[in-house]
Formats: sequence, structure tokens, C-alpha cells
Amino acid sequence: MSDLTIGDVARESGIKINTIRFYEDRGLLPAPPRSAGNRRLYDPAAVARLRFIRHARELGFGLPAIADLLRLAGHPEAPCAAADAIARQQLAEVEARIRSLSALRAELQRMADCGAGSTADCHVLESLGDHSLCAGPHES
Amino acid sequence: MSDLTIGDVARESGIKINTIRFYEDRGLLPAPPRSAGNRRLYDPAAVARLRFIRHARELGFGLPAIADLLRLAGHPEAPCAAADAIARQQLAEVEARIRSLSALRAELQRMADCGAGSTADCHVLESLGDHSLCAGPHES
DNA sequence: GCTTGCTCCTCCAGTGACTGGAGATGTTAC
DNA sequence: GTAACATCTCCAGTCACTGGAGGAGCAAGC
Repeated sequence: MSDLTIGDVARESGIKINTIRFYEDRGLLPAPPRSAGNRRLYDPAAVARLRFIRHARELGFGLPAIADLLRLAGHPEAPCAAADAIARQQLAEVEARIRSLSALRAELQRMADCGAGSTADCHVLESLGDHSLCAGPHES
Repeated sequence: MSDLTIGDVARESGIKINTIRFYEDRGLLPAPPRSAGNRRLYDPAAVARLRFIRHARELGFGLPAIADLLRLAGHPEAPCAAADAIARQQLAEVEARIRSLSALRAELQRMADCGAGSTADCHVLESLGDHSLCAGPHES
């Protein structure tokens, strides 16, 4: 009936088969029951869980953060503060990246616009070498 | 004179010693001359180059893209026609990156706006779950 | 000259988050 | 029955580092 193979789940979640097994290994997805022939048999809820993981990955969350999020999702009575903090931390990082990229884009646009001249007056190196242009997010 | 050790360069550029050697190995930094005792002796220009690399890495560029950028910025005499294509290609990449990061930011902002309560009425997990909320996953 | 303590050298293994392949087995269609 | 495909486990490789082992260079103090 609603038993899905790993291939079905991969198609529906948009996550590759090997990656699904990898997530299982990392504890993000519970190990599903197996068929007589040792194939994984998934519950449709696994698709939702994988879509959750995929979306979180696209948003830049690391697997440990996603594991936290999933644990919180499993305990709806828990305070929201922890999930909120994770999101806020990501947000700060994303905003810093956008600021830095906007500065770089300006320089690249200048270069692309430089017409018949040389690159001598392009300031990409300065732009990227200058600390003051970025919000200086060291590591994540 | 102005010969710097790898430690000096690491301190001034904010890149770790091992990473500097790694960049040398990958061809992003030219192999510097050595002292009698086999230590690397850097020119101050190496610091600028490393700061450039560091910043570009923080912006999410891969090492091959950074090599392109360095070639572009490091040859001011190069005819613009040759540089133009690289610049435009990098620009397209930067713009795509900004677009996806902006979408991401909107979502994280929405997520971070969750009112203080329990995860039951927190939107973080809902927005990450897309439409198919991770409603009551049997244990975490 | 000797020791202490730091820096630096090379080489190699490990990380995170996958990705892809080998070789074997299960399942399905004709 | 057999061909084609899906899946299994295990393992190696990717990228961009990071850290450690084991050894050598070097400057200062005794």
C-alpha cells in the first residue's frame, strides 16, 4: 500500500538515494523496516521529513542544526527559543554574505563595463582585499 | 628587510599556516623563495593576495573561480576583451548567488519572527517543512 | 656549548556533506 | 527464463581545509 521504496522517496523528496542512506547513517532519518529482500520500506512521512531536511540544507543549515530542528519538531511542547536562535544565527550570516556580494557585484559590474580600456583601473583586488567592505563574519 | 615568515603572513592575512601551504600547493599563491634553513620567505604582496583569497572564500567562491579572479586582477595590462568574459561570468555567478541568498533571507526573516511561545505555534518548522509540515513525526 | 622554547618543515589522516562506482542480489516485464 | 532495472553494502573520491606527528631551524639565556 503506502510503502515506498528508496527510489520513490528519492524522486518525491528530490534527494538522491545515496544521500538518503547517508542521512539514515547520520541519524537524521530513522532506519526504516526492510522487505523480505532487504529493501528499505518507507512510510510517506519519510518524504515529508526528507523535504524538511532538503529545504533546511538549501537554507544553509548544517546537519547538526537540522537534527536539532527535527528534535524540536518532535516535541511541540518545547519552547520555540532554540529553533528561533538557530534561524536568527543563519539570518545574520546570510545578511553578511549579501552585503559582501553586493560590494563585489559593484566592482565586477565596473569591470564588465570597462569597454575598450584595460583592466588597470579595476578594483576587484582592492575590493576583496579590504576588510572594511565586509561585515567580517569569521567562520560559521 | 621586508621578508615575512609564513607565521607573519598568516597573522596578517588571517589565514592559517597550513591553509597557506595548501593554497601554494593548489597554485593560488606562488611558491616563495626559501631561506638557508628552508623556511618560506614572503613578499608583503603575498599578504594582499591572501586577503583577497580569504575574502573571496568568505563570499563562497571556489578555488578555481578565485584563480580566475586573481588572473584577472593580477594582469592590469591584459586586453579588456579577454578579461571581460571572465568578469561577466563571475558577475552572473555573483548575481545568481545574491538572488538565492535574498530569497533565503526572506524566509529566515519570516522564520525568526516567530512569537515567543512553544514550537506548536512557531513558524520556523512550518516554513522549513514547506507545505508538508513535519506534523507529529513519531519520536525524533 | 647546551638547553629551552618557539617556529617551521613535510607528510598524512580526518572533517562535513555528499557523490559515484563496484560487485552482488532482488524484482519486474516480456 | 532471461534481460533490464532497482537496490543492497562497502569503499574511494571530492572540496577546502584542519590538525597532528615527528623532525629540524633558530634566538636567547645560562
